[in-house]
Amino acid sequence: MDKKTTSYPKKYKHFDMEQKWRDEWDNQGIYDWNPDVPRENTYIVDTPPPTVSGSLHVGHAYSYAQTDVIVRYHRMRGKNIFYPMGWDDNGLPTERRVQNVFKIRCEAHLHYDPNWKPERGKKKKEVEAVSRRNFIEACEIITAEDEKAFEDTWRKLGLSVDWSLIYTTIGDHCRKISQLSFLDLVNKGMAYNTESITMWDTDFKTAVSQAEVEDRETGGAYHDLRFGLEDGGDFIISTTRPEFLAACIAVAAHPEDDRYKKYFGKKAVTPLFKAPVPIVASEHADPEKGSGILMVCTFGDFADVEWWRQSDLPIKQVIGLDGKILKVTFGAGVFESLDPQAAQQAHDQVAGLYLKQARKKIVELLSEEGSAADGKGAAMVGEPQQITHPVRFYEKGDRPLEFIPTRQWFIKIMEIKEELLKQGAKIKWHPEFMRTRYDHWVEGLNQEWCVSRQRYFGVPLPVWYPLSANGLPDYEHPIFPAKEDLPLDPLSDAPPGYSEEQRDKPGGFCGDPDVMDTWGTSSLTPQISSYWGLDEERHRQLFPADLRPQAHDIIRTWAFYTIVKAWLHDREIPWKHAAISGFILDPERKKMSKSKGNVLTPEALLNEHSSDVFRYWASRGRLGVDSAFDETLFKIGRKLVIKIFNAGKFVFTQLDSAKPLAGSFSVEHICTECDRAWIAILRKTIADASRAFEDYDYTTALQGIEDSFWNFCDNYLEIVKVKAYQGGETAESLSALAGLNWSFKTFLRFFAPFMPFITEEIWSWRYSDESESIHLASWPSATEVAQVDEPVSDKSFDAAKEVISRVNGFKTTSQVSLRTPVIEFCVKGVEEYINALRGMISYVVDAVNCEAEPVLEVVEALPAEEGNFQVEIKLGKYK
RNA sequence: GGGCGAUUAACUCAGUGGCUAGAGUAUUACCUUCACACGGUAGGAGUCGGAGGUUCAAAUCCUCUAUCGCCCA
Repeated sequence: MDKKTTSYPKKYKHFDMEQKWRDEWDNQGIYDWNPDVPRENTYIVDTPPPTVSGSLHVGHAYSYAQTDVIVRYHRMRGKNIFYPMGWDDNGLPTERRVQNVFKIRCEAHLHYDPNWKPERGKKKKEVEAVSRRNFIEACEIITAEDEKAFEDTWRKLGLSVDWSLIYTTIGDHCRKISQLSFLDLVNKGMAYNTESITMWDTDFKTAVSQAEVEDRETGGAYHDLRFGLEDGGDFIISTTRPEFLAACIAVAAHPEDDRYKKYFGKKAVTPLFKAPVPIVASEHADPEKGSGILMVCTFGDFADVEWWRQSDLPIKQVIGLDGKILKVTFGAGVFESLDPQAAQQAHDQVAGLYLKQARKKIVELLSEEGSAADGKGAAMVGEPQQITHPVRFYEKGDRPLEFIPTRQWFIKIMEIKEELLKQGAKIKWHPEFMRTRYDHWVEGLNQEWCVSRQRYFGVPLPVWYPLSANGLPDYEHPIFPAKEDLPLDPLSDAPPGYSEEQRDKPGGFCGDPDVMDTWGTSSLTPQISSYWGLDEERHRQLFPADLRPQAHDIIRTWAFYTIVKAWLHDREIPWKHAAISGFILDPERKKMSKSKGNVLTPEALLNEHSSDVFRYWASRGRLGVDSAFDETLFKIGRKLVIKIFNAGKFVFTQLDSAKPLAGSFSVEHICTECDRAWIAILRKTIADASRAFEDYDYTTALQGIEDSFWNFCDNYLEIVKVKAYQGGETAESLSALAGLNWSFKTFLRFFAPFMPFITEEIWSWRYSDESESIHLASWPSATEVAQVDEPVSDKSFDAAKEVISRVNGFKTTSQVSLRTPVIEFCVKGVEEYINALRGMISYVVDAVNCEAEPVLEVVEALPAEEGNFQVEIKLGKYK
């Protein structure tokens, strides 16, 4: 590293200086994890792998900077740091981006074309269908580019990660761990496949899980439909989904509802399709809502699913996986009708339509004369009543989710809710109240974890199914690979005991075409780093981790699933601490989002303000607190960095010019009341900042350090300046220089986790002999000044400050320069304060440029408005 | 509708039972002092969202209420 220097740059310029240290740290490998250090001396971070699709958000950089501050503190506390980085590149965000960039779409049945290359800049109309393998290759091209850009940003930010510990969630290692995890859960009886009603996105054509669902207020309308009774008469049902009429399997009213009690046990007849359906009593029916009687369908909403599960009624499936109405035959199977011909004629007009169009058409048909159940008049009563109501969407989707029976793989979580709550309680959450969000999510779970997705760019489920003699898969007897064969793709690898020729042949096998939920991999980030299942010794050394940093919006996903996996695999918590960062909101306190166009990216801020200043800004944000983006904080950070730079130059210049001990100052030289008083203040700063850091409260630590540093610059430095100028020739002067030296070295180390570049730069000017990098130096400790005595009075430093401030105030209101000499100086106060001032008075005399002999006078009491001292001075003339 | 959090100076925020509620920014006046004008010194500025209550004592604890944000249904 740089040799020590005694010539200092005039101005602080961040750009070249920061780049120099980035390169230097890389070359020296100072952030490398040492596998030989035992667990108790190692600090392990389960770093969030950012989703590499597009660009980073300022909130990412904010939160990662906060993590790095915590990590750097622990490194300086002597911990061996395990701080990896990962890229979450598998999953839908990448697929979408690839589709847009290359204008391609994946069709799994196509054959791989080894000569195909993706092209950019194609027009929207030129969308090309490609094979799954070609599609994945295109994904890999994009993610490689994004990952490079992300890494550059992280390096610019100064994250002290060990870049040799990098992983990608689609990479071989992660696929292997994810597939191993899946097999382990199968072995433990916690993963199973079944045909089940699943939430389904008709655009992406995939199942989704509870964690990926969000409710959106959506416009809709109540349609009042006249239903018939088998033995004559009718009643009105209000429904928001008339397009499900053909799927109606029952109508239900509340058991206590007097309007409908008389109908229970009888049969209703649906309009248009003339299907007889039972009228049943159900607690689910809300008498206050609509007409109080509702239709139960296959499946209009979650209540329908619940209701159907508790009944023995049939499924009348009318929606296909693509969101279009299926063709069905009335008068056959479950699709009973009193008038099959009319029903068929009606349904044929909506079959093949998307749900939205189908609704329009059905409403038209229901408005026609003769559509009522009894054939007399129209079924539709009045006009639709417009409403808005919450509708379930896939968080990345644009159309409402449907409940469709499909075969999926599930992980059992409903039966371990109690255990998951207990695990959550073992983890220390920062801030504490974030655990409540986790608890509520666990308590509110209502489905098993559907882990299979009908997508392409993900980790394949390592499963095959035997095919019967007539070519049907036997889902009850899936075939699993041996652990040694992982990772694998069942669509290109053959199962044990079969050959590739038997693929998709009767009596042969077929591969499961699905991939895992992206959380299937992300839930394993601690195990990915610890090589769970592959290297038991390493796993024991690196699991559980110390820290999980993440934002609060993914407590229900990432944190939750990680806790699930750690419990199911190891009966362990995945990490000891969860640090939950807040969001950066725009200046109007609105969440930043692409659709609002108020998203900031970190690159421009880093370039404009420097990485140190950006990190200062991030460090001012407390965990768990959302904060409005405020540019003035950058200004404060910049001011602080420049102050450190200038204070460093000043202190070092004094040390350099000191005789006869130039360059070697020891805390043993600290012997005056003034310096002891100051050291006492720093001892308290060390204790407070360390305590705050131990509690993951880096913001409070920074605040205390910063306040103390400005106190150092504005007061200690000013007070001892004149003694320092004496070049160490007196004991007082030597004490002052030793005090300055240790104090400043302490502040550099204090600031190092927050502002690693400027502190490293200044450290290199003088202290590189002690530690080649400040980031490997030890965190300040009071034991370093154990031999410095306590001051005689704990009030002396503040007493001096107060008297100097009085004199300065007098000079300011007199509108004269602060250098104006004081020619008469008398300070009055009660005994305790005057005594506190005695040891400081020669410093005070220097600081206020007093040319007279000071007079200290003990009095019984002071007027209340005077504070601790009454100061009487006379000013001379400033030349 | 439920949960969690926030509401303190013009702005951004500290302050979880105890001196006269703090800081920075902005603002005002002054000082071109040999580290720093990207500076220094001093000052002005708040009935702590509102209403009740507990207490010798409330920004802080309790109840109700308003507004905002996030999460969930």
